[in-house]
Amino acid sequence: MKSEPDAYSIDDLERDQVEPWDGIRNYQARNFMRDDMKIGDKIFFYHSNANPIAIVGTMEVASEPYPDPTQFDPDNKYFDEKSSEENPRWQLVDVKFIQKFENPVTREAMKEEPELEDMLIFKRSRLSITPVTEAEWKKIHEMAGVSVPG
DNA sequence: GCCAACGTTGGC
DNA sequence: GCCAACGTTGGC
Repeated sequence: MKSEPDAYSIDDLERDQVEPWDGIRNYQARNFMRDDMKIGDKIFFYHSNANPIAIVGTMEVASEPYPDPTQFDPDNKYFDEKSSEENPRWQLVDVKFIQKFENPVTREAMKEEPELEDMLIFKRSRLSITPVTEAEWKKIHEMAGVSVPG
């Protein structure tokens, strides 16, 4: 899952521990949260529009999907006038901090690994949530120099 | 239902 | 800051 660190970083999540992943306004990304995520599923935290651009740690799904409250708040930048409490358009999950990598795995380094060349993050440039395979999960932990949790 | 115009994301 | 990619909107 991508986030711009200026908006919300891995350090923010370490401080908050659990956070609703709000503001997703792309149907495909929403569908991943709504349909494919289960409590306990593991997630990479990716810093986009950052220096360096990198996977900076991990987190896990900490709730069932539920309506993103920001869509109902007219003062919120993510307000959606076409959505309603009766028929909410946007769903999210809570995420829970697992760890921050001491050595973030940069996009640059990931691009150099043939094992990672099929990652959707390289193929779907503007999608902020993309699935990751078990092999990619392990490889990136290896590159970060940490053991795979669990 | 097509598609041009427009807006946003995000790497570079 | 530029701009490619691409999702969304709205006129027809």
